Formats: sequence, structure tokens, C-alpha cells
Amino acid sequence: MSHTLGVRQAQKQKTRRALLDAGLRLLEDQSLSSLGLREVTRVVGVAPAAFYRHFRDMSDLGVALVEESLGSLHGVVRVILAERDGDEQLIDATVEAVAELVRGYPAHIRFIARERHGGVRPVREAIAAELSRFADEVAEAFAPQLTAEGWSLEDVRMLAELYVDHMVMTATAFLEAQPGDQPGEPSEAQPGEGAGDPEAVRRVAATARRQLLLISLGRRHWRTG
Amino acid sequence: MSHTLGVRQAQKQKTRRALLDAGLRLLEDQSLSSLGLREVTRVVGVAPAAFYRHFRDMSDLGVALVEESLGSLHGVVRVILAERDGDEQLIDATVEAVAELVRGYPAHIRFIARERHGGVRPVREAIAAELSRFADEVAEAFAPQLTAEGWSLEDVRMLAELYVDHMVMTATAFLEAQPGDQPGEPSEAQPGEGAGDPEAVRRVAATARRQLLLISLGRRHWRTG
DNA sequence: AAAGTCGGCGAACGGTTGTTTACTGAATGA
DNA sequence: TCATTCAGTAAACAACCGTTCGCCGACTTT
Repeated sequence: MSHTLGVRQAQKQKTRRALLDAGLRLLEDQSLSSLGLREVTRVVGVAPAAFYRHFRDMSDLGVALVEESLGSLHGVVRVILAERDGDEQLIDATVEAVAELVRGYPAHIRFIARERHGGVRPVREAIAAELSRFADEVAEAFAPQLTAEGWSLEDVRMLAELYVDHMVMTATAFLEAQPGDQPGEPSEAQPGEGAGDPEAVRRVAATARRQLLLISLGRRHWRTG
Repeated sequence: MSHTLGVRQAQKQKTRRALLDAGLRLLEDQSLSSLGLREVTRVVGVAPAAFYRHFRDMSDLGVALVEESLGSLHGVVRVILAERDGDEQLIDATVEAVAELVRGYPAHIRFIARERHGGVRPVREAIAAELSRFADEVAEAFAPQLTAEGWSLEDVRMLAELYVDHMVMTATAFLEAQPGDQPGEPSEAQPGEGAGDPEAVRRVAATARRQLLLISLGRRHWRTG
């Protein structure tokens, strides 16, 4: 599809990407409401006025980052929920998926966690909308089985929100367990990669698994035990 | 105790309070890392330099706000957990306590939610420490009964963290259901008080109750069902 | 009553911010 | 080939920022 997009548009999207990347990098140490326009353009190596060719605002860039961070998540649910051979394996797969997400895109996850209740309204609303759509998909995936067991749609939605919130919670816990460039600590004992204390990561994963296990235990006995 | 504190110190603490109040008010629409020193002093009506008589930094003021917001919470747990006549009433009491907290001190709660993962490290760490202490108390309150049922201390702590995180989650959900001065919407149909859509508030409470019910259902069947 | 403490003031500093303006020059399309 | 589009530039703008300095004057201690 699409006939290779022309040299003009290609260059434009290239600097747009650079702006997004620079913004995301700077947002690891500060929040969006304090991130300056000039700060971003300075990192990219472009004139401040060039910013306006791509974004109206800083919050505009923020919304774009939200879509980039959470947009690719929508397929993931069905993939994980498809390979379920029992509760425990589904839980393991879920926690592992969250861990991999945090390991692969720490800056994106940190951005979402930080701006979910941050000071920029449009960004907050974009995140809320995206997470709500995410909960919709989780609910949709659980609906067939649970309604067959006599669950109301309201209760299914309630459970889906609990799952989504717990996933976000787990993701931020993973983030705190593997700090990116935490100043104060000069370096790692293991100079391999930037993954923080591996034992702390395992502890977070173990806690998350047990919590999900407890929740699914409650789910099995809902209005039947 | 303490001999009435002298006129000098009294005046000092008065402007200190004013600075904290002004900061908290301004932080309803922005995050700490973008809050300016001059901005705060301007609201209070003092010279910018006066700020340094009370706080070293903006993050210093932030840490003070954390203690003020979460410090008074430590007694609350035992009070609620004391009046328990069965699971459901304990859940109702908990949700009602959170709702009242949000209704009574919305700015404090918003501040905590916003800065928990915000851009200012010392504040993040202060919040994390306070919430951890809170989880300790919850765990301590649940320990006698649960250990008698064969729970490990690790599992008790896991459950306590789940409860605390769910309470924070519920508090922010309440906040979103009753927006303070949400611009865009000119005013309330009911000009009585600033509480937003009452039905949305009830819906949040109902969801939180059912989620807690499901969790306590899982707790009852932990390693026994 | 004298000496000392200290919260707040006012001014100045160097630096940064967002935004607008007129412009250049390469890619584009007729 | 020639006119047009438009991403990026350079400069200027007023406004604001955090921080430092010396000073005043009301409170406090001796």
C-alpha cells in the first residue's frame, strides 16, 4: 500500500520522530508540564520555531506519545488470552508480558504512569480513554465464559477494570525495581545491561502473580461460594 | 506541653502555612516540577526571597506536603479495622472512609496521586516511604487472624499491598468522579457544594466495594479451596 | 535599656521561556 | 521548465524564572 511517501514527507516524519524521541527521553527525569519546547528542539538540533510544523503544543506532543505508548497494546490482550491452558499459566503469561513490556519500553511506561494523573489535562484524558478501551477488550475477552456462569455485564466490567488497574500497578512496580539511570548509585555490579536489581524484579513478579492468583480465586467463588 | 511558642515563631509558622496552602492550591492544576517559587510567593503576598526562610527548594515544600497529606493517615487504619463486624461491613467502612477523605481533602489526595510517579525524586520517595509504612500497619492488623489460618508473613504483606494499592486506586477514581473546578463545564446544576456528578461517585463506590468483596472472597479460599 | 536575632523586603543579576516574523531553498506538480 | 509549496532558519520580543545581596525593623534575650 501507499506509494513510498515522497522525499518531502519522509524528511518531515523523520524530524517528527526525532522530536518524539527527544521528548520521551527528557520525560524520564521530569514531567510533561515542566518540559520546555526549546529543550526538546535543542536536543534534536533544530530551531525552536520548527516545533510548530509538527505540534501545536507540548500537550499535543504528549497526546501523540500516549497513542504511541498505548496504541500498540490493543492486540496484545487477545494474543495472551488465546494461549490459556488454565488459570496459572494465564497469570504467568500476563505477568511475563508486562515485565517484557517494561523491559522493552521503560520510557513509554514511565511516561504513562507519570502523566496518568499529571498536570496536563488533554494527556490525562487521552490516557484514560486508552485504558478504558483496554478494559473494554479485557471485558470482551472474559465475557463469554463469565456470562455463561451467570455473571452480569456490570460485574464483568468491574473485574476487567480490576485486572487493568492491577497491570498498570504491576508495571510501575517493575519500573521502580529496575531504575533506568538512577543517579546516586554510580553503576551496576553487573555491567551487562541497564536492568536493575534482578532479585527485586523477581520479587515484584512473584507478588504480582500471587495477587492475580488470589483475584482469580475470588473470581471462581463469586456468588457460588 | 510547650509554652505558647512566642510571637516570632507564631508569625513564621503562619506564613509557612500560607506557603503550603498556596502551593497545594496551585498544584491542583499543575505538577510540582512546573510549580514556580515566585508563583507561590505571589499568591501568598510575600517577597520571593522570603521563601528561603522556610524551604530550601520546591521539592522541600513538596516533601512537607507529603507528610501533611499522609501523616495523619496512620491512625485511621486501626480505627477502621477495630469496628469490624464481618467482611462486608468492614468493606463498606473502608470505602466510605476513602470517600470521605477525598471529599474532605481533595487537593491533598490529588497531590499524592499526581506526585506519586511525578518528576521530583525526593517527593516520590517520601510518598513511597509513607505508603510502605501504611502497608506495614495494614499487614500488622491482618497478621493475627491470617497467620492463625496458616498464612506466611510474605503472603500477608502481599495482601496488604494489594489492599493499599486498591485504596489509592479507589481514591483517584473518586477524584475523577468529582472534579474540583473542571473548566469547560461552567457550573453545577445543583449549586450546593462542589461535589461533582453524585451518580458517578456512587458508581465508583459500588465498583470498589465489589472489587474488595471479590478480593476478600479470594482471601477466604487462599490455599483452602 | 541595650544588644542581638531573624523574618521579610526590594532590587538587581544572568539566564531561559514561548511565540511571531520574514526569510531561504529544496522538493513538488503542471 | 517554471511557479508553487512548505519544512526549517535566524532574529527579535516581552515576560518570567531562581538566586543573591544588603538592609530594615519588630521581636527576643540579657
